[in-house]
Amino acid sequence: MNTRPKYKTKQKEILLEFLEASPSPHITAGDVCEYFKSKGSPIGQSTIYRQLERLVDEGIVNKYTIDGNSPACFEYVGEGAHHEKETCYHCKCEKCGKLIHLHCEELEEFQIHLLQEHHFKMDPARTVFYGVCDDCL
Amino acid sequence: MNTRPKYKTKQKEILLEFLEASPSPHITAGDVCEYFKSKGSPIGQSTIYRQLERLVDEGIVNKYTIDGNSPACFEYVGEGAHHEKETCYHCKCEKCGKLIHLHCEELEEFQIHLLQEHHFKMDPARTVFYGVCDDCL
DNA sequence: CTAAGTGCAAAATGTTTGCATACTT
DNA sequence: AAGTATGCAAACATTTTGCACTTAG
Repeated sequence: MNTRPKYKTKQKEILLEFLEASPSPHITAGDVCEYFKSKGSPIGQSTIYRQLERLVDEGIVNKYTIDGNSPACFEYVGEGAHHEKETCYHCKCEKCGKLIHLHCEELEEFQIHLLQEHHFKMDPARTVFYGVCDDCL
Repeated sequence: MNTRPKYKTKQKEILLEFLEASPSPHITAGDVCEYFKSKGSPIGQSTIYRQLERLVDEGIVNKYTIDGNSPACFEYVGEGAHHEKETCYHCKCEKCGKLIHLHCEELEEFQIHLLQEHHFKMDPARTVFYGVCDDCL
C-alpha cells in the first residue's frame, strides 16, 4: 500500500481531470482506457490501472465491486469530499441485472448499528445488496 | 435463467455430496476443480462451473464475491434454507476472511424500508456485508 | 543522476463457450 | 429417439507484470 505519489506526471494529471469531469460512479477501467484510446492514447492501459489503484488508495476515487465477473467501477469523490459526500450504496437486481445506486439515511444508520452492536465495520463500497428490483417484481 | 435441472447425473450427485460434506463458505470453484482432479477427475471443470451456477440459482448454494479479482466463494446451504428458517445474515471480514452469521432485528426492518421506500426486495440469502470485523479493527 | 513513472506486449486469472460425445428419460 | 449434460480445449475479459525507456526532481 505504499502508493503515495512522488512525481507529478502529465498522465496522472489528465486522468484526474477526466475523472473529475465525469464523476459517474459507474466508470470502469475499460471505459477510461477506451476514452483515452480514442483521444490518441495519451495514457497507456497499465498506467490507467496503476493510477486508478493509487487514487483508490489515496481515497480520491472509490472502487466498487458489483459482481465478480464484471469490471470494477470507479467513482471520483475528490480530495476534500471525504466527509461531505453521501455514501453511494448499490442494489443489484438478480432478474434483469440492473444496478441501482442509492443514498439512504436508514442504511447509514444501520451501518452505525452494525458497528456499535455487532462490532462490524461495514464497507459500503464493497457491499452490494442482491434482490429483485421494482420492475421485475 | 432457465436452469432447472431435468436429468439427474452422476456428476451433479457427487458434486452436491462434496459440497454438503464441506459446508465451508470459502470454497472456490477452483478448489472444487482441484479436489476432483486429485480424485481422478470424475467431473470436468466446465461442469463444475455450470452446476455451481445452477445450484446458486436454485438457492442451494450461496455465492459470495469477496472482491472483483479473487475467485468467488461458494457456500452450501441446502434445500431447506429457502423454506424459512430464521433469517440469517452474513458479514464477511475482508481482513481475516472470517464469516459472521447474525440475526438482526434492525436489518429486518431495514429490509422492509428498502422494499417500501426504494422498491427493492433484498434477498438476505445472497447478500453479504463486507467490512472489517471486531478483531481486525 | 536517480528514483519514479510509463508503455508495450505478454502473462496471469477466473470464468465461459463451441462442439462433438455420452447419458437420461 | 429426443432432449440434456458433459468434457475438452480454446476463447474471453479483466487485470497484473517484466522490462526497457522516459521523465521529474
